[in-house]
Amino acid sequence: MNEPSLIALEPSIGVTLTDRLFDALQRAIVEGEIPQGSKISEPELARRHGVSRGSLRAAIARLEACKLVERKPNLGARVVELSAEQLIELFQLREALEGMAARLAAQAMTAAEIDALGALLEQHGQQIEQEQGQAYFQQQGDLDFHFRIVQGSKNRQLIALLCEDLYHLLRMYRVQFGMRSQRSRHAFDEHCYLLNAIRARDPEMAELVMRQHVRSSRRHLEQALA
Amino acid sequence: MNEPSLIALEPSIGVTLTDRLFDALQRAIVEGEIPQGSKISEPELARRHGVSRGSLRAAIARLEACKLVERKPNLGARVVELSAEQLIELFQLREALEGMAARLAAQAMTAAEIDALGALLEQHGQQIEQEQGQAYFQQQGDLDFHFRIVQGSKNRQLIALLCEDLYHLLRMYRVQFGMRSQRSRHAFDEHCYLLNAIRARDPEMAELVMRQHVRSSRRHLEQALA
DNA sequence: CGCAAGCAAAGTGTCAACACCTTTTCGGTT
DNA sequence: AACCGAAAAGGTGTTGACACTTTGCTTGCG
Repeated sequence: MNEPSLIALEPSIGVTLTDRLFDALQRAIVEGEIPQGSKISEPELARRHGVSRGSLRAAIARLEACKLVERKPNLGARVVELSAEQLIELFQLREALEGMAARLAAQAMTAAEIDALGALLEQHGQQIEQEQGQAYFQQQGDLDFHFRIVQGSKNRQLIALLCEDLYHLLRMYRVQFGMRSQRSRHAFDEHCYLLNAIRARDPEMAELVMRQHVRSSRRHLEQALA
Repeated sequence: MNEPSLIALEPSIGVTLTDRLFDALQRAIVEGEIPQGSKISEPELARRHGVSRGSLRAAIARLEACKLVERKPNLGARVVELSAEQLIELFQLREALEGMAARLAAQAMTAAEIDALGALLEQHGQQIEQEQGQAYFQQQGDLDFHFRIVQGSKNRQLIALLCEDLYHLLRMYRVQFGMRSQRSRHAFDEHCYLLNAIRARDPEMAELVMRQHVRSSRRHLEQALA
């Protein structure tokens, strides 16, 4: 996205069949098209997607790595069950990880990245002002914002963890639990505080704000689920 | 381990061929038997282990999930490269995650678990006193200790993350970088501080001590690698 | 002599078939 | 009629073979 597209990119960005299968299944699971806890029949899925079982199994293995499905030997794979308890645990984890991301981002983000983040936030502000595109865009916007903070940390271990593994699991929870968050205005303000902390290059403040932000989401959830 | 063994355990704990392959390869990579950055030839490995390529590919997929190998489409899989930079990043991550684990463990560990942890530490103390079994046992002991803290957090997301994914990667770094830590005495003292904080049920103190502990390891590393 | 195009070898991605395990159903027994 | 055991059906684990991509080498041309 940032790099000029002329500079030698990875040789042969071959998109394999397993890749497409993985994307399709991931989307289907996140959207709830394949319901929670349901068993995944390899022959049936393979037939419905018109592929062999081998490719499908490879895709399922990746889903297992994202914790979207659980497989038991000789019993097959089931879509993960979403207990409210585990959702809370996931948010606890986010608090620690994204707090760390914010702290590092305050040190490592480039001026250009910070400006781009500011532009994104301004756009979000307008959308909220107009009270339109509420549900989907605001949620997607929230994810985008957090996504950029994580990228800004420049810690590859952390980026891989949050953006490749836990990201989809979080999206699944969001979609399936409804989460028509009435606190988007609140969240937007907190995002602005965080941007200010990053602009000021204040790591401690950035971590504090981010942790508080995630904790607010969690508390809001705990009430909604209780 | 804790549950009475009569209560219905999982039906059929079948150990599949892929499981054994995964374990063998994981060990080989962690021990450095298969060197860093080396390409993994599927036909050769399949032949050497006397299995089909299909099973091998499944095992490699799991290794990829642990971040022990990286695979690129049509180019094959390579054992991950261990840069000093990424090692530092991994320790930054550990600081956040294990700090969180310690905080939660101070709240959630049972009295029995805390006692067992104390017994383990006492044993470590004797080993250090006798200055015997230095290298291997002390490293293994350190991992065991951290392992139990993580388990004690009772946060399943965190446990899965640290004990199933990042654990082996950390072991790999330890083994391959030598890490004949001369600070075992230091580490032991810090473990004792942490145990005390947990005994006192003081979450904040526990997190502080753990973060400091991991940070010390990191600083020690940064000096050794500079 | 150097370089590009093309060819051969090796390797990965994909597929269909076989073997073993699990579950269900059917028949026999108490 | 209910329960136990065995056979059949469905599903997963594993295998070997085929198709396409990449790589290294050879060959022909500048």
